[in-house]
Amino acid sequence: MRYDAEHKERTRALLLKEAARAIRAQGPRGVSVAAIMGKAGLTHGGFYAHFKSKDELVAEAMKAMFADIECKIDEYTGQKPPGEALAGYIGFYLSRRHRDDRAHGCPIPALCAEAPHLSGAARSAFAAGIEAVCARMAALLQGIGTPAPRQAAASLLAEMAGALGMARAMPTAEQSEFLLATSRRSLLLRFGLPPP
Amino acid sequence: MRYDAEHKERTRALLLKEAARAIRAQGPRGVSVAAIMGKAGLTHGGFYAHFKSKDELVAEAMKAMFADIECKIDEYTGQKPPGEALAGYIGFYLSRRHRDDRAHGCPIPALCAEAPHLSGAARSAFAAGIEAVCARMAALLQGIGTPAPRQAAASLLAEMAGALGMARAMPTAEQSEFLLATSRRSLLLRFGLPPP
DNA sequence: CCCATAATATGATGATCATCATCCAAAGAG
DNA sequence: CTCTTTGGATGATGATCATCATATTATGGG
Repeated sequence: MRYDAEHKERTRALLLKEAARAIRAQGPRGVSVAAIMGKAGLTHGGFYAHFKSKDELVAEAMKAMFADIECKIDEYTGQKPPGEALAGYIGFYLSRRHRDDRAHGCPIPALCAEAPHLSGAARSAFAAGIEAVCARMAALLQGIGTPAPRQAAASLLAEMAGALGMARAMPTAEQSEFLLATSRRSLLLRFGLPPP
Repeated sequence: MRYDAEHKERTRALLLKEAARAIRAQGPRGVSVAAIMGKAGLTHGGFYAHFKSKDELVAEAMKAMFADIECKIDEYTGQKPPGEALAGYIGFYLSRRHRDDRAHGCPIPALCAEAPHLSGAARSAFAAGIEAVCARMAALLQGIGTPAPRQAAASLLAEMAGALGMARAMPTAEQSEFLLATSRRSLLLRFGLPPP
């Protein structure tokens, strides 16, 4: 079946999108090559026409998900003044919506624990992604005059990722919501931002 | 082979210990029943004389690792005044030693992301463990007069777990150490504790 | 000294998985 | 209108895994 010129490219992009979703939702070890192909409407055999191995797919998907998230952060914080942007992003990050949507959310809490078991390329992409997100936070913090913005950004990201991860692990809505609300409040206060 | 009366019990305890180690180090999905049995010096078949299923093992191991960690926290913070105890524990939690020893460290950063994929019993044990650790932090915070100690404990634990998880994901020693040092400093400052 | 018992070992079963060799069909080149 | 190219399908292979039925064997009770 010879398709038009960009068909293969489109298929590859679709596979990456599905992989990025599935990997965040179920972890790299919870996702099979066949499952990804199935989600894209294809059968498992064709996979190796697009990727050398599952490891390569995971590494590429890692890049894709961070590219997507970085883009979303920029959109989200784009035109607003830095204080408002930061407060808004913290509010989103620690929201029920973000908690309940692992598949499209920040890869950091979703995949942090898997990092040591990833292939070299995937692990590098993950670390680079953390740095990139951290840099964006640092820029916003610098914009509101926080001293040592790089350090503050690391601390902020650590609490956000930790709180979201734990909130996702809690079985009852109250426990989960408590963790989200607590860190939301704590962070806004800590950085002198207006509570919503 | 008929052994003395407590032999089976001892074997079960050994299996749990090995499972608790391996699960923290490689995640529940990275560990096979046969591997655990092998570490205990047995072969895979006998497993089901001790546990109904792998899920049961994981759930029991989850309880065991939190019991162990809670005990360690109590030992660690036992006789000291609360300020010193808290500062010491933060220092340990965000140390290279803790970072490099997933197998015996806090289960929260090691297993948070796996929680949604765990069986009901294991997930409950995990959540209960988080609550227990959080309660100990709250008690120490209350001891140094922190207002809203429960909230403060949640925020503290979120940043510790998040920072440790990210530090474990960083490929270079500098990046990793930066995250540890930054959160260590930030937390000590935040709670009015003396820097080391 | 023997035998019943209980703790492991052996080996099988069926499932899932990554990977790959081979085949098929349709679209574009001539 | 034919032929070649190529994206994708089919099906196989070998590995790993959880689970379980059955065999083995050392020991303590008799």
